[in-house]
Amino acid sequence: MTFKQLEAFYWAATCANFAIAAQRLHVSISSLSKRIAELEESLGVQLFDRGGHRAVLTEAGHGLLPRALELLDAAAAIRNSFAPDAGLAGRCAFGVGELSAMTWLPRFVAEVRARHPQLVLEPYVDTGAVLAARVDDGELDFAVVAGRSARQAILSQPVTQARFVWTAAPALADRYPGLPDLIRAGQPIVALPPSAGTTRLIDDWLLAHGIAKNERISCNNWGAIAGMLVASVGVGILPEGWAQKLARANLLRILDDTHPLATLTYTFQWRRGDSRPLIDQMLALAADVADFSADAQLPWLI
Amino acid sequence: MTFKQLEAFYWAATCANFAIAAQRLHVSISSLSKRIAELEESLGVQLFDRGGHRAVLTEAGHGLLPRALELLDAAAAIRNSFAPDAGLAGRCAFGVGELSAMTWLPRFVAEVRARHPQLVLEPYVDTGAVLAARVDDGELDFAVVAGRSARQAILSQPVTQARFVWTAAPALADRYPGLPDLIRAGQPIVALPPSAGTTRLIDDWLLAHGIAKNERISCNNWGAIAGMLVASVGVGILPEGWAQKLARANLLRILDDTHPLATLTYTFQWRRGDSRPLIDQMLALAADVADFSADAQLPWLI
DNA sequence: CGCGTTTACGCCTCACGTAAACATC
DNA sequence: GATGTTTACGTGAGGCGTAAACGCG
Repeated sequence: MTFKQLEAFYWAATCANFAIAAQRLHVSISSLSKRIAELEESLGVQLFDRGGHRAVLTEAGHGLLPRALELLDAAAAIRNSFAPDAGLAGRCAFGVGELSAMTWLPRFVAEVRARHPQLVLEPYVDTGAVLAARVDDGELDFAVVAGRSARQAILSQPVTQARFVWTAAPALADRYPGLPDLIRAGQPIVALPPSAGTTRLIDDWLLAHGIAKNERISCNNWGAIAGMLVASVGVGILPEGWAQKLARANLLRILDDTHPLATLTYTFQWRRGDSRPLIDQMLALAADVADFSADAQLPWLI
Repeated sequence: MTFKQLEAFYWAATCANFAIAAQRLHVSISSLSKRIAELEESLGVQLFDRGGHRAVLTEAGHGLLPRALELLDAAAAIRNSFAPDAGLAGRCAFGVGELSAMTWLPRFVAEVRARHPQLVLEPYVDTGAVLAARVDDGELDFAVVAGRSARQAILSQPVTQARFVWTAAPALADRYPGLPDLIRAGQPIVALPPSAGTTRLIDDWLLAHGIAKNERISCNNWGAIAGMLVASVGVGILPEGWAQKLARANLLRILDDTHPLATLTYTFQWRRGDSRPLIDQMLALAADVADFSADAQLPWLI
């Protein structure tokens, strides 16, 4: 029984499949498989049931899992105790939404690199639901996502909030007295795909204002959305700070703030049971740095 | 950081020197040294101070020791949990006094072999003080010795008691009215060396009876002592059961039991901090089997 | 047939022991 | 010089990745 074997077992047991676990450990699937087979031989117990299409934990495997984690944590604690300020090391794959990517992500990466030079960061940008799935799979160590996760296996901790406002191009905004009218008149809503956290925000708002059906134009890129709004393709929501800049440039109007959108809470989400110090550190840093407020926003835009 | 490295560190730190630790781990001194060097490199800390003649733990080494033990114990616990009745495995070197070797040791070895077929036993016979030193050094896993150890680093737990009686050849015994007279008359005491537990017993008895100086004949072999007693070389103590057999054969007389010797307690002694399951198991078995009583004694003698 | 896992195999690293060197008492 | 530890070095086992095979949907 070696640490490598326990590590292989732990990640294989908690990731969606061996391939993802192997990727995390920077080894081939073959090596991972062999490490686990060797651990099973060493313990004289079948840890995975290979009967089906995919390897699934046996009862013995479930029993070993928490103890393996304990051991790995203890080993990590020893390592850290002798290199307390050397910082974290290894690979850290994480996910953020595009809005985060355009605002606080660069600061976050700079901050992490400064404190943990040995840590290789792999930011991955996608919508919240996709990121949550990847965290669940074990492909990502964590993600900062709008809203809390519905998944049982994922823990979330709020780190910041974002305020959004309805906007439209001046030409459209001038044509209708109020925002609901604008939408009821058939103006499409330009927004992120349904898997994004902001979509939920829009849905809630529509529900609260009794607007049932509406045309939508989904795009997975905020820059494109802003561009479409400026081009009078439809109405949509933008982060407050960004919208204000565009309004000042007279490219967009901020609509009807008598019916404000709810504030959207962004949470740091990670896998339940992942007690690596990496998670604590990243959570703390993300809480420090994550910020959608006006002065933190998009300094290079416009 | 590997388990092998931690194991090497643990035993090197707790044994008298690297050679003994290497012997325990069945590796060469060279390998042990390299494992420790690699662990030091991996942790980025000097664990041993090689300044002097011998390698001595640094402060960091002292800090690591309990945590390494914790980790190794946890690993062993995992192994045992999946092989609960497979029994212990590996090497077990232990010490007993000669009297134990002649009485309950064969039964003990047979019992251990039956329950733990994978365990290689290495009994070592010597006097109590020598055994205690070897346990302290780490050469022996445990010893069953007369009396408690004075060493701080050794824990002891009583497992059995032995009763001794003064004996002498009939020719000598008939010549003097009482035992003290026999000794005061200049008859030498034939006994084990000062490092044996029975010597303490004799000293206490002499002190209690106000006999200060006396001639002694030391021999590290009970068989030879018994032979010398039979040959009228002097007086001496023998285990009660053995003495009774010899008395029945009219080879010796049991002397003057109005001044009985104190009962001698035998203890299972092991290194403080050695929390291996091996120790628990052996202690329990030794407590079961260790027995100096008459009917358990020396069936092949006389 | 696609997906997920294991097996086969050649490569190469790395851990081992022997023996010599080194350092301290 | 005796004791205790490290270094040098040749050897062998074992862990690695590539690629093919396997087995279930």
